[in-house]
Amino acid sequence: MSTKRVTSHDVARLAGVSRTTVSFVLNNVPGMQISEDTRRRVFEAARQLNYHPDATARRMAAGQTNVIGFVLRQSHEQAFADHFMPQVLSGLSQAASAQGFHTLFEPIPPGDNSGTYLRLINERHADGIVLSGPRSDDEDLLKIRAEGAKVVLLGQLPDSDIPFVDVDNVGGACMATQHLIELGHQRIAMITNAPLAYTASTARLAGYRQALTLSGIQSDDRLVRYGNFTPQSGYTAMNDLLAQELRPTAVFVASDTVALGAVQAIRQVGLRVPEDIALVGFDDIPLAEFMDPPLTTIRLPALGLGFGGADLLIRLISGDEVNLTQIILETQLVVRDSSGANLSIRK
Amino acid sequence: MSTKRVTSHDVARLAGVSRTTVSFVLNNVPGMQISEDTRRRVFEAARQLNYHPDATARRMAAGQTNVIGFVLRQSHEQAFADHFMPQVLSGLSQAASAQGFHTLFEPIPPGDNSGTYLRLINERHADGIVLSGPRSDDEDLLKIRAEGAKVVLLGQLPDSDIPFVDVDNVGGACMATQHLIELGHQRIAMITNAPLAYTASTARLAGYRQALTLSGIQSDDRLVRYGNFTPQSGYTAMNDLLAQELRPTAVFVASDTVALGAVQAIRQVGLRVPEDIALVGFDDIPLAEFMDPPLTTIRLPALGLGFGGADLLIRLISGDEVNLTQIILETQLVVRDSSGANLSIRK
DNA sequence: CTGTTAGCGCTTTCAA
DNA sequence: TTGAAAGCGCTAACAG
Repeated sequence: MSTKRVTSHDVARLAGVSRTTVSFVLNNVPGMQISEDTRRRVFEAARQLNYHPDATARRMAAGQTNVIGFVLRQSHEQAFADHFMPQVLSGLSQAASAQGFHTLFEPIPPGDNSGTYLRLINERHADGIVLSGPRSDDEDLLKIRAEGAKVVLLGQLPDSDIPFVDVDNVGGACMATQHLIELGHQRIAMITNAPLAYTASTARLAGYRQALTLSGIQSDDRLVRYGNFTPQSGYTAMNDLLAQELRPTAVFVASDTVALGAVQAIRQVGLRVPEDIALVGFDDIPLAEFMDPPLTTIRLPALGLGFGGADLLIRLISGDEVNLTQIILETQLVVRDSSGANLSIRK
Repeated sequence: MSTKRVTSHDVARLAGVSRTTVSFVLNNVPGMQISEDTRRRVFEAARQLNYHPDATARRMAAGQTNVIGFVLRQSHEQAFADHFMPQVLSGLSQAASAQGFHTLFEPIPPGDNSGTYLRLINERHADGIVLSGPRSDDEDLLKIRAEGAKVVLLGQLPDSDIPFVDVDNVGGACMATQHLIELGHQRIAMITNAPLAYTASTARLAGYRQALTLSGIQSDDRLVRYGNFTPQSGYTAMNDLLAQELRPTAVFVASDTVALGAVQAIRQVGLRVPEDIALVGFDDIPLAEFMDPPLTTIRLPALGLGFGGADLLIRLISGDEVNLTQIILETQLVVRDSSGANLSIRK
């Protein structure tokens, strides 16, 4: 602070070599035959002066920032509603730092279409971005792609060749529904996690229908309701379902958070989970395990999503030949009590 | 991508001025009298060429990165266990971007003492850091401070003059306990959020005792148990308390997550919340509202914590005269059903 | 009011 | 095996 910054020049002088040599030694540049003695002197001088190369200058010279941007296009509340995003972020930065990259965290205020994240690329703050919550009406995304920027999406955009990493929503929903079918249920309702404008929502609904079809069960739209991220929406939707003349014996709720409200609604009319109505959730939020009853649900590879996104992006940046740029990660069924699986065993 | 990068030189040429003028115009440097005509020509040229100043070069020349680092010293699981950190991060990046700063997200793998975050400063990746989860045995922290780096802590370090922003844990715990006292309870137990090695834990315990003392209630260590972040720990602790010869009539659990387990334990022995045992939590996690019963708890200014941290740091970086560098933010009592407040009214 | 010029600290080609 | 020198793109002190 008080003293001037130590530069490679200082190190060179102390070691009695040129700055070039310092750079070669400290960066361990391959193909350079430098005498053991020189090498040692350089290291010693650097240590002695407490020298640290200036990242900015290095970027300047290298023409690369070694930074990836993580752009959150969703509202923050929504993004972090389900404990999912922190894990994604964790995986992302893990993968990044493993490859010597840093992570710039860039949430976009909802409704901000002023191209905030374009600047990340245009002004070269980062070498590329991982974009969470892509929307098909995002003009910035098209623009940025057209300019050849490196972008990886977390989640899919229909009919697009943009590289992405996503979770297998269809497969997960199918697995959840099949689990209920295997337990003997025929009249299975579904509550979505969100309105169908969200692709994840559509995909989960598709998985539910797929499972029914595979088992020869007629899917019935009167058994489908739409959630909206919150427990309240689950409560409302479930009440609606319970008012049906022919009540479902099981329900697949495509979000644990929404399921929370659904369970409440079921209880309130004096029915029990899973004895009267079996329930499977989706997401495996940390609290799913501690709900009453503990929730059978679908676990998503959140860490893997972030890790995969960063990894893919960095390979794109590095110019590696990447053969697979659209990746879908498998989900996992976690059986607890709410589906009644343990109940059947007990009998 | 394909074509070479557009530089201020190109803009200057097209506008028929020098690079200096371009810089002055585009940065709107005060005190420069530039003709309206020139100004317009520069803007036009920049627009036409789709010019964007290179952040790296700019940093190089300015000697400042306009980046703050957010360093997470806790384990990720722990950091994000309670929905708190995402909000902090949100507030942080809001404050940062409002002042033209970007946020570098830097989680430290637990047990990593290799000075990973020292490099953030030493190599000038950032102008300063906000450090979450500081520990008194953190040598890197002392070192970095000694070198004059700008650091703001989220949370306190006893007997230190390092700038920090923290939540009023003592006040919050006191408020929670007083709420129970006001409802007529005398025999009030407490379960901490974590072992006492954590300063937040100690502070909350202190607040609990303070409230008792203020009301002339003898505090009794047999009524204090230690949680450990998880519902399980709350379950165990509560069971332990229930086994006492003289059962408490109320319990203050210094973490909503831990409270979840406590409620379970109470239910399991056939008692009701709040009729038999009143309960107040801490943190106001999003699910607190949807627990059964909805949890009375203490809300923390998570967004404000992050915002305040970034704001303070940036003022420190800018060299502003900052008179108050140790900030404590107020908490808020959120009354729901678990404390029995609404119950009393009903009667 | 505008242009010249000298850095910022590093990498890397080319020559010695 | 090592060194000299040319950038990277921008800012800002100083001249004009």
